[in-house]
Amino acid sequence: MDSASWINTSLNLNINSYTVHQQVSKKVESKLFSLGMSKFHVKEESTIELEMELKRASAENKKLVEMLSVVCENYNSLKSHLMEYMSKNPEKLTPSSKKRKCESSNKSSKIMRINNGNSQSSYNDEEETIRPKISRVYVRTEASDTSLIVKDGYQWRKYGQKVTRDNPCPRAYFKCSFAPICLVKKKVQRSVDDQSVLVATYEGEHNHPHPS
DNA sequence: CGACTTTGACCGGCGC
DNA sequence: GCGCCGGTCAAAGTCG
Ligand SMILES: [Zn+2]
Repeated sequence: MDSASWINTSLNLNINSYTVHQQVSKKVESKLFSLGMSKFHVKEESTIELEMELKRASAENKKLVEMLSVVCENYNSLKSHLMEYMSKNPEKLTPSSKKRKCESSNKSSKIMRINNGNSQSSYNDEEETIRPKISRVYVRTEASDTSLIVKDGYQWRKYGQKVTRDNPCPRAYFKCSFAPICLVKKKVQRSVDDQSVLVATYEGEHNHPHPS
């Protein structure tokens, strides 16, 4: 019933945070496991309903993941264009908002900034503290592309690669080649549940123009 | 020769 | 204290 509102809520959830998808799916998975254990003892009608629900949820999840990756691609290309444009126009072009908060960078990267997974305004004050501006970017690549490389226009020097606990794919560590003038770092790793999606985590902001 | 990658060593934080 | 785990270093190798 009223599947539209259901779709809307899940959409909002996923747009708020990509990691919600993983957590929710894991929770649903574990719950279905626990329910599945008891299904042989109780009724089988409810299990069929649950399976259908799971099927629907899985299809919805997949669809949302694809939509999200499309949105991320659009965002990435748009951001690249914006960076290029800003590097060609070295003016700071801060219109009038000299007040703190709502600065220019916030507007350009609000969508994909997922650093603090806070749901529903944990604390009234938007803690714009000394956190080093971590942002995540999701890039869809070919499955045959085995090298963890995200072409974002900047030049990087790889300084490490590790296998992590809950992901068979290794994680690559990069520093900006302008180091130590520029201290930006990034980590690249394939997504756990969709290996055609690379997850790049950026830390810091470049203090030099876009070398493209 | 210089810049970059590879890859095991090393280190610090955290939980037991 | 010990071991696990994520992150970094740096020596050796590779490429142009
Ligand atoms: Zn940089």
